Amino acid sequence: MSVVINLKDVLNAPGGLLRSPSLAEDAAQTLRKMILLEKLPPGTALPERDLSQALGISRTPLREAIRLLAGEGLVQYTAARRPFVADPSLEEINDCLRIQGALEALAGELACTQASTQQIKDIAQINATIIKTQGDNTRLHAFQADMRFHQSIVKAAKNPPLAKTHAKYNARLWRVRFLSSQRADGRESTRREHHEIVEALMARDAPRTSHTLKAHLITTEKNIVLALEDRAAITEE
Amino acid sequence: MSVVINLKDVLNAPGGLLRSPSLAEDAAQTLRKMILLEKLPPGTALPERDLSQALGISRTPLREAIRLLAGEGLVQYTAARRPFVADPSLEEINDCLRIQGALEALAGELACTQASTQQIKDIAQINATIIKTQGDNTRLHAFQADMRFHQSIVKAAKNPPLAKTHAKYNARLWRVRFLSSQRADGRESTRREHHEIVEALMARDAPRTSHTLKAHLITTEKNIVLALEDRAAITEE
DNA sequence: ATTTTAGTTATGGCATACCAAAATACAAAT
DNA sequence: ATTTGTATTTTGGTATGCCATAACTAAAAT
Repeated sequence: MSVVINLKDVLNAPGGLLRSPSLAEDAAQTLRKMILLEKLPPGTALPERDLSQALGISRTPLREAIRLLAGEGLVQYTAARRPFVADPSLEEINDCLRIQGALEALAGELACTQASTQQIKDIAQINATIIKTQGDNTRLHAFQADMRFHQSIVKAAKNPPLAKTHAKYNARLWRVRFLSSQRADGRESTRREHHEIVEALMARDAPRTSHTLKAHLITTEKNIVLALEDRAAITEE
Repeated sequence: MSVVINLKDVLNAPGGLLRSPSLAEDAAQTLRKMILLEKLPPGTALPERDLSQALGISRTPLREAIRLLAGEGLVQYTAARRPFVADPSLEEINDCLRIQGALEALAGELACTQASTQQIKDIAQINATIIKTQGDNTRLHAFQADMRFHQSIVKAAKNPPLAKTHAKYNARLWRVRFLSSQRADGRESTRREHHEIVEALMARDAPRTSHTLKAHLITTEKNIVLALEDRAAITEE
């Protein structure tokens, strides 16, 4: 008896090319964007009926979408189980950044032994692109490149559960990280730290990679604090 | 205007004392146990209709329970979205243990600055109980005490998202950790490492606490490998 | 003016029915 | 005997309706 791999299984796999996502997954993605772009600001109630009607689906898949977002920490529930858009305190954001730092440090460490030469080249390449693009007026692209940079490191660690947990915290922190990326101040230190990370990776120096990544997340934390203070100042004007 | 805290909100809070869990949460807990005790062995299909009927509930909450377990990694889906009990490879287990190690190392580090004196005392107390109980024939209790030991450290870090993610990986690793705890061999090193962890915590020495916790998880990894080899040997007889 | 309370509405939890797609069983063909 | 084709069954995805309870409103009592 031979082990037969079904073609459909490959194409329909979670990341497969064809495969229509379920309505729940679609809705989750839609809501995720709306939350992150603050179309649904923190604290907004998310009643199932209204939302499902707004999205043109029934309550069942909408409920599921909400649960997905709750799993990511983007949605929370009141004591009476009413879902609302999470409104993380600065403290909670820092808590998450600490975790993300530890996860990326581990990823960097693992990548030093697990990554292929090609993967490290790719990481360096992504960073080079970031530097080249830094003058563009489309900050969104620069931000997305930054996300790809970190993701590619995690991917190179070849630890799928790690990649998944990291992705969850990314989703949770997307909004504040985007905010902080708008600040020009932090850009220079980001550039320098990215360079250090790539250097450490190419040297396959696990402790150094781990350390630089952790340090980088702390810098991110500082930038986020500054960005939120700016924002608070603007809001209360 | 005063900030009024509703009594019901307190009692019904996620960890509140009264509060009847939903059928979905109940079912998730039931299934979790069944999976971990291998009443539902790895690879078992989990058809919604059969399961919901077996548990005396309808498909809706059962579906939700399955999703919860999938979020923990205890359940996976085929390409055709059929859920089944996850059957983690040794590699995947190691991946998860690495993550758990990084999470606990971070927790220990944070606990050194965040934990109250009382909390550290409690941790030492739990460890003392483990040592006292080690002769008992009820291995399950010893195991649960070990879980409490690690959980109390994470709790002392005062980082709720960290506690949550840690708890998820605990659930995912429960089965193999229980298996490995049955092995008498590892018990001596466990005892010694626990002692070192407590010492480091009481000294509030963050690097040392972090290091000993990481080392402890590596020991756990070794024990699990041995336990799985034993088990494989028994199975093929 | 404030608090109580009775009635009404809104909301989430759950059960159920239907559908399309996948899996399965089985007959026919090679 | 193996493969192909077809009918049947099984299964997850979705829509919908009902119910208990929480939230809300407004009238009544203090």
